[in-house]
Amino acid sequence: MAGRKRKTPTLAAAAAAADQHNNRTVKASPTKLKKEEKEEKEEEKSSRWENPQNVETERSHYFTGDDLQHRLGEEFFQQPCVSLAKAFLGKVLVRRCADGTELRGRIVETEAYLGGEDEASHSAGGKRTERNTAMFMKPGTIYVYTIYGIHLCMNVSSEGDGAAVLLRSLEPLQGQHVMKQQRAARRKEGARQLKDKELCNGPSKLCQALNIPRCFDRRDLAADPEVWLERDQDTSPAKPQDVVSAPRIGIESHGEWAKKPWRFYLRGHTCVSVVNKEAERQ
DNA sequence: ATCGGGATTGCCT
DNA sequence: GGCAATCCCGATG
Repeated sequence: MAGRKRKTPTLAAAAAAADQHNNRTVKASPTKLKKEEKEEKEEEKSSRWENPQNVETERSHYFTGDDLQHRLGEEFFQQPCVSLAKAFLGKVLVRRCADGTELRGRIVETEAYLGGEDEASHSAGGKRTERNTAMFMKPGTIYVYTIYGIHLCMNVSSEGDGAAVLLRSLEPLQGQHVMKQQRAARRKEGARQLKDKELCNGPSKLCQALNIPRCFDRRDLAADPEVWLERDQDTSPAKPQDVVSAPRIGIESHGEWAKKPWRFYLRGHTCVSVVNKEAERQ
């Protein structure tokens, strides 16, 4: 990998300013863009293509210092499935919405699904289908599939043929207001307000909250402009002793493979979907 | 063309 | 803690 662009220290301030701007944008206009505004944006876009100066201006606005410094590149995803599942803990998933709003959540729970022998995996027996193709693509490829005909789950392919990591829970860090809206849209009218910790505490909940659509399937998490992964800026990486390993959830019908301790979560974190006391004693 | 199962969620008791 | 919702996908004929 030839050197990635490094940001200069002065960009940190710009990044903070951009974040501020985004937060205000969220509060002022959380709803979708009106047709007029959309057209305006399109116009902006075309002039940008024709005018190189605008490209630079746009760059400093769109690609904030944060992105350049913290976005995790393809090297990060090049590790075995179980290892990647643990490495994801503490990292921050970022979703850049169409209106520029950025939603952030810290990953606190994952599951590893190996290819080949793992009977609980969609890629069991090395079987490739239209649905699971992303599991066989290069590490860092997003695999989104529909479950129970209703919900979506987001995975990221790892090293190893057909292997991928399921993202199960996030701690909401930024854009909670938007997350709340997007989650509430699918619930009964008049249902109580969700607490922050309930916004992303499940694999399909996080897809709803961050608006991860089915069409993100097969995209590259290391390069996509609308979704990426960052190092956490505020806290140190999870120490191994803070990680609980437990059997994966919802795969009881798969015998021995259901017992493999390939679910990983941050011990004591309130955003974990299901706590396994038995596993925590060990 | 049809059939059975599913890496979940939310409401209800 | 039980269970309905809801329908896509993959396997089979």
